[in-house]
Parts: sequence; structure tokens; C-alpha cells
Amino acid sequence: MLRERGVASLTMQEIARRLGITKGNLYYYFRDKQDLLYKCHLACMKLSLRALKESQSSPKGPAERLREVLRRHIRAITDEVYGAVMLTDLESLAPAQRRPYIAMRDRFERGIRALIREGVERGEFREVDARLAGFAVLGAINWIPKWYSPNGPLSAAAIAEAFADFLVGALEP
Amino acid sequence: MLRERGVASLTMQEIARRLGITKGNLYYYFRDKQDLLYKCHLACMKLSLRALKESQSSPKGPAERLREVLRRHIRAITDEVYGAVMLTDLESLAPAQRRPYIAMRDRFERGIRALIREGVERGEFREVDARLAGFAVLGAINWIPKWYSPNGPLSAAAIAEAFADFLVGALEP
Amino acid sequence: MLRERGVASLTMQEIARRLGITKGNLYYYFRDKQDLLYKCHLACMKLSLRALKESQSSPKGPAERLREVLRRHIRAITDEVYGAVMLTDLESLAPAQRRPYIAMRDRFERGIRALIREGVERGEFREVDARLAGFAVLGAINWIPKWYSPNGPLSAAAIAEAFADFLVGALEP
Amino acid sequence: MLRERGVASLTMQEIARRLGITKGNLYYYFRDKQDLLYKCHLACMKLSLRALKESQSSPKGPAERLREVLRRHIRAITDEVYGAVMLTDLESLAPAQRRPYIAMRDRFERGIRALIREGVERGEFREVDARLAGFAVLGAINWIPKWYSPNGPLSAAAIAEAFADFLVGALEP
DNA sequence: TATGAATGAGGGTTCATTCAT
DNA sequence: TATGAATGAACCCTCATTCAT
Repeated sequence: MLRERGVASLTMQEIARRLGITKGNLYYYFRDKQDLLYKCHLACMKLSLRALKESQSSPKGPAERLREVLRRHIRAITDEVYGAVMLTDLESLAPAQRRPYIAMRDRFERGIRALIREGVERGEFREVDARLAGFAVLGAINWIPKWYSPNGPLSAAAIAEAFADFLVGALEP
Repeated sequence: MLRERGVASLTMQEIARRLGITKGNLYYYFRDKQDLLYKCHLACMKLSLRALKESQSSPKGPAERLREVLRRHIRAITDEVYGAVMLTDLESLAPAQRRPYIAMRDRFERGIRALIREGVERGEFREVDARLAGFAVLGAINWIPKWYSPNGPLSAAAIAEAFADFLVGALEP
Repeated sequence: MLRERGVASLTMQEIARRLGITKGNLYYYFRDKQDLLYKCHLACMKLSLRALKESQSSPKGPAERLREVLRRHIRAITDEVYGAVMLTDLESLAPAQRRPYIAMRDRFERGIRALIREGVERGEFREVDARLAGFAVLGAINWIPKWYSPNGPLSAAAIAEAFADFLVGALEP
Repeated sequence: MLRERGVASLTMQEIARRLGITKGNLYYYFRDKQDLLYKCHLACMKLSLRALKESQSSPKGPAERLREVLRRHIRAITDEVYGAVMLTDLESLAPAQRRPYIAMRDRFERGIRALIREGVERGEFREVDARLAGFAVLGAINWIPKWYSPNGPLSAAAIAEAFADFLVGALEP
């Protein structure tokens, strides 16, 4: 859809242009810019949450499951509007919209922390603080859009593979 | 100086207010907003580069030296304008300014990668791709301003300590 | 039809909604907004003009006839779209439409003035300037929509009665 | 200042032009359009309220005092922005501003009603309902801007004189 | 150095209007 | 007749920037 960085910094004019419609028409589909941003945020976060949910019904161990979730999170971030959204300042959202979005994001982050904690308990991971480790792992990923370029030497899939491996490896003893 | 997030998103009016001067006067010190942003970027990056440089003349091993650099990088990011700057879109800078800044940033990143590579060679770190590992380590750190709050439960110093430990630990075998 | 205040300030969208049809369809019935406004004006003014005309074939004296016309004018203004129309700026109409409407309005105002003049001549009214008195009487009435509320303590009929009495009384010696 | 009808219907662009400044500069003096409208309303209503207040410390009888207040109210309405303001829809004001303005307007209207009531009690006026009579008198006046033209045959002063006389006469027995 | 006032470009939003179906 | 989607002009407002003092 947008495939660019910093959605919020884009002009409605510009967004419309990329969608191949007029600025006026954009307002037929979205009440205002915040509404549009909110819906982007929502749609994106749902991708990662789905990956998380599906991992929870997997028979594999926590390391394997975490690897899979991270892989899909990275793929989402590099493939979709997600990257643009991740880098967008949450201040761009109206408080009424920020709240539900943050709730979803927190749910995702808690899921990641739970996986880490489980791994620690089962001895698959070394003894780390799940909170800090979660922040580190997700930060490393969320930062990807800042340096990733679709035209670069590494494909998105390769990055997803390598990063997930590295990050899970970072947790293992 | 500014000690806030998202410099680029602040109004010149607002920046002036926080500095306790008048908007008109701000233009006595900075030619324009890009100039101001550039100087912030520069000042911040210098802190991290100094930490890197000083590590290079240290007798300690690469793990210890990396830990120290990361600690200071985090401290800079959380204590100073750095965070605001890290999150700022580089597009805000004029091309003529972006180039020298990116050059400095690349120098810092290369330094980090060199430390990692050295650690791998000396056997202090496991066999990782220095480029990807560098991106991961720095991404994890650069993302901190997104969730760090000076009023939160963890002090900046504590975070610096814990994060540096975790990230170096992530590289160790 | 519309039964609301300030037609001109209503959106075509909103007008359509209140009529229970779709915006696009509204344009099947009215060429454009000015056309719609014009037809409202016309329909409303006709009510008052009919009251005037019928009064002219009444055997009663001028005071009684004026009272009746005013009563019906007030009722029109409070019951119907009239109020909305009275408060609407005539600038909203295209010149080609404004002219015929103003002609009707003037016909009505001349009728009122004629009634006043007749009353003065017959000694039923005190010696007043018919032009100014006419402006005063009609102004007092046309202003009603500004403060009248259907949910208020006085019914429209009661106001019509009381106002017509007061205004005719204001002309009597 | 503005000397035109329907302030609210004027563009900020247009208002700025008439004041001889730029649109941007207008926002240096008024936070937004509602703020500007509010301040116009306030300034205008103060004129009429002052006339009312001064009448209260006059030794003359209620008829004479009412005549004077009406005369000044009319003069204000025809001379100043007042007319434009009177015709402006109060919906243009933010609720937070509408309230204090309406409070002032009600104070003025209550003052007029009090004068009428006093006149009735002293026998200077005939037995009328002060509320309705007040609405009629003020409506007649407030409607003036709809037909008054500075270039017309009657000067504003002449209208003020004649209208005040007629309206007070309308109350006398 | 410092200020208050002024400017102009551009962004978000509304709305009358059109058109294919 | 009726609809949903699309358009473009115009409006309110923000903000970096300038300038006289």
C-alpha cells in the first residue's frame, strides 16, 4: 500500500497520489488523517499478533516458536506498511486511538516476554531478565526499517532468517 | 539542551520556549531549522564517537571494550538530546548536512563491527556475521528512546548497565 | 420539508439525510443548492402572500385585517421552513433568483405598509410613518426564529396570537 | 473595523484583506476564527450593555430611559460591526464562548424587560407582557441591519431617532 | 543580542457537484 | 429514480522564516 517510511510525515496529497486517487476522495474512505494512520497501525499490528497466536498452538519448544514469531514479525515489518508504521510517532494518533493500539502492542510484547520466560524456565535460554531481553530483541527488529532497503544486497527473507537466528541464539546459553 | 524526544517534530516556537528565548532570537544562533537539527546530530554523534575512540586505546579485551562503548552510547541516548536525534528522520537534514553526519554514523557503526569481528577472531564471541550482529546490537539500543521514560522504574544508568551486559552476553558463546 | 433553521448553512449531504434520500439523488430534484434554496424561499413567501391577498377581500377594518395577516405570517415563520429561510442570507441566491424573490418580498412589505397607511387614514392607527412602522413590525416578527423554540413554554400559536395583538396594539392610538 | 454583514460568512483571507494585513498575521492576534468572532461579539455587546448601565443611573422616567438605550443600541447596530455580529449565527461560536456571550445578551435583554416592567408599573406604558414586548422591540431593532444601507435615504441617526420614538410610542397607552 | 510583528507556502479538511452504473 | 464513488475548489490553520527596531 504505502511501502514508505514515516507514514505520518506523508502529505494526504501524497498518500492519495500513491494510491492513485484524489486527496478529496481519500476523505471518502477515512474520516481524517488520524483515522487513516490508526487503521494502518491496526492492520499492521494484527499481522504480528496473528503470528504470535499461531505460535501458541504449536507443539514445538519455546526457542523454535520464538524464532518463528520473530521471523514473521520481521517479514511483516519489511514487506508491508508496517515499517512505516513502526517508525511513526504514536503522538500522531488521537488519544482515543492510541489507547487501543497500545493495548495491542502490549499484548504482543507480553507474548514475546512470555516465550522468553518459558524458554528460561525450560533451560533452553540463559538466565535473562525477560523484560529487558524482550525490549532488546524487539528493538533490534523494529529498527530494521531504518537501514533496510528492498534494493539492498540482502533480501527481506534472508534478513528475517538471519536475524531470527541471531536473536534466538543471543538468548541461548 | 533540549532533553526531549523528536526534535524535528518540535516547532521553532516551541524549541525557543524550552530554551527560554524568543523565536526570533533563535535565528541569531541557528541559520534555520535544518542547521539546528544538524548541530544537534553532530553534538550527539560526537559523544558516541569519543566513547569509541577511547575504547580503542584501552588494553582490555574486545568484549570488555564493546561493553563500555555500548554503555556510554546508551547513556548518551537516554541522558541527552541523543534520543530525540536518533529517532529523527534523516530526511529533515539538508543533503549537504546529511552526508557528513552519515559519514560519522558509519564510522561509529564500523567501529562497532570491528569490535565484534575482533571478538569473534579472539574467540571471545561466537561465530556471527559482524554486519548483522552490529545492526541488531545498535538497533536494540537505538530503539530505547521509544520506550524509555525518565520517570520509569529503571534509571538510565541501570538500563545502560543491564542492556550492555545483555548485548555483550548475546555475542558470547 | 426541512423544518430546521439556517437552510443555507446545511450541507447538501445533511439536507439529503433529513429528507431520507441520498445526496446524489438530491441533484435529480434540484439543479444545485441555489436552486433548492430558491424554491424554499419561493414556497415560503407564497404562504405569506396568500395571507395578504385573502385579507384584501375581507370586509373587516384594517386593524383586524393586519392582525390576521401578521398572525398567519408568524405561524408560517414558526411552523415551517419559513424561519430557516428568513434567516438565510440572500447572498446565497444567484442574482437571477434573488430578483424575483425580492420582488415578492417587496410586494408583501408593500401590502403591509398599505394596511398600515389605511389604518392611519381611517383613524384606527396613530399617525406613524408607514415605512418605518412596517419595518419595525416585520422586523419584530422576522426575528422570532432567533429565539423561538418549539420546546419552549409558549406554543407557536400562542406567540402568533400575542405578537399580532401586541403589534397591532402598538399602532393603535 | 469590519462594517459588513455576516462576519462568520467572511473568509479569514477576506477579513485580513479588509484589515490590510495578511491572513497569516491575523492568526498572530486571534487564535482562530471562533476567537475572532467571539471578541467581536464581546466588544459589541459591551456597547449596548454600557448604554443600559448608564441609563440605570439616570433620574428620568422609564420611557425616557428606554428611549435612550434603544437609540444607542440602534446606533451601535448601524454604526459598527455590531450589525454583522447580530446577524451572525451563534453556532459559529464554540460552546465555551457561546455561554458567556449569551449571558451578556441575556443581561441586556433582562435590562430592557425591567425598563418595560417599570414603565408599566408607573403607568407610563400600557399593560403589556414585558417578555413578549421586549422580544418585539429588540427584534425590530436587531433586524435593522437586514434592510439598512449607509447609502440609503435615511441616516443612521435619523433611523435611531425615529425607531426609538416609534417603539417607545408603541408601549405608551 | 533580543524582540514582536509580519509573511507566504503548504497541509488538513469540507463541500458542492458530477458521473458511471 | 437512485446510488456510491470521485473530483476540485476553497477554506482554516500552522509554521519556518524575515525584518524593523
